[in-house]
Amino acid sequence: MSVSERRASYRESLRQEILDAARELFVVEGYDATSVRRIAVKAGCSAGILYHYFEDKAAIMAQLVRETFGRLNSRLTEVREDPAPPLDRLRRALRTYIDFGLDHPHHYGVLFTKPILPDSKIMEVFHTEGNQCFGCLQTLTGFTIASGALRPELTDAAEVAQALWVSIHGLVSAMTLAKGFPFVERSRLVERQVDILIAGVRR
Amino acid sequence: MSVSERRASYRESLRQEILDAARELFVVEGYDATSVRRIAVKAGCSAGILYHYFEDKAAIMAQLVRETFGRLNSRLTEVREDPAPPLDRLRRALRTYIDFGLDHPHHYGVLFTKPILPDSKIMEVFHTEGNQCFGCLQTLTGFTIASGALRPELTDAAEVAQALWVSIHGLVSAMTLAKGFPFVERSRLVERQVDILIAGVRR
DNA sequence: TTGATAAATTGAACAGTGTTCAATGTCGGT
DNA sequence: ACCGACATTGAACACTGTTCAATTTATCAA
Repeated sequence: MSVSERRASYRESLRQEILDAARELFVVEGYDATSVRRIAVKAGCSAGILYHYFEDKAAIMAQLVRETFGRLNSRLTEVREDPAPPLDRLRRALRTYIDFGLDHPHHYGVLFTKPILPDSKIMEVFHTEGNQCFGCLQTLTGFTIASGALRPELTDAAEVAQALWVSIHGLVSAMTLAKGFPFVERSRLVERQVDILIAGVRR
Repeated sequence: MSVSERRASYRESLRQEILDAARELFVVEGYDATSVRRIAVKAGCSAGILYHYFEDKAAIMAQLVRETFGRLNSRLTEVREDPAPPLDRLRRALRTYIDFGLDHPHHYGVLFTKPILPDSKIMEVFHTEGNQCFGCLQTLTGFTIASGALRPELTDAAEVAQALWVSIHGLVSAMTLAKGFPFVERSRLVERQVDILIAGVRR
């Protein structure tokens, strides 16, 4: 291992420790409740050095969100390319999206539970990974329409995909934001919503 | 007007100015991005005096949430008590909820601009006013189930009402927060979602 | 090994946050 | 005119994200 490689590898390792520390704190305490000083303590360094590896606190979160949404995108892409009836794939895509959002509430939350400022780093992630994810749903909806499995009046894939997406987004948003609300058991609510949505679009 | 009345009225007017300033700032900038000092500047007073009218910053938010739930609740109650077939009332209640949220993004947005933690003041409001609001939807769902208009496997009013509520909440949340997203025309999306949801539950 | 050079890291500082509180201002009632 | 109760202020406290000169550490050439 050359000198510059070792130096680069060391830099990467501290960068990764910062990301790991931040991820754990963000998930447990939430973004706003996590200070950069506590991230630094957990990562074993001073607070100032974070700004040598990341532009600011939001950039740390943006990187975590980017990684996480990349994983969601690959899962949705898998479902989209699966050899199965389009309607079944659409149903599985809805479940996949919901489960992912509920399993990563803080990563999901920064994208949708705050007012998204036009020039923010989060907005940039939204336009890349986020739009890819929605694109999977819309493409899948188009497949299902083409297969003739939906009601004949449902002709606009964008319109139907958006109605489905805002619905499942609402489930993730509500369950992660209103933690004290007496929701019925998670898996039951997820199954029921997907059931209603699919029944609402199918022929 | 007596002296104590005038004094009380003045106190009320400043209290109201604080609430108005806070609501606008909370919705435009978000809860965390709004400082009590800027609320004070907008309300025309010093920051310290906010703590004479409210216990803390969260109490201001809680009061705004309380008012918002009250206004929405009275509209939903009207629909619930209407003499019309339950399924029609349920459909109208969904539209009423969505329209309220989209027509009053400031009032609705304040409900969900901050994670609602189980033991917070805002959660307490959720358990009182908020449950009344959701209770309208759930009661209406119960009426519709009793009328035999829904699919026979839909027997749990709470479960169905929650699936419907998170869906319409998602529409309001997405359209008000993700302003950069290329949504189809509002009325078309609203009608399409309500159409899918009703078609998904009806017999 | 030594010195020079560049990178990594620190700790103090700055402006901002929510919040508290003694001091001050502002009234009506006596 | 004075008192007492209320309204209001502005300074302070401990915290936040962020910056940056100073310092340590690591690398390579001589």
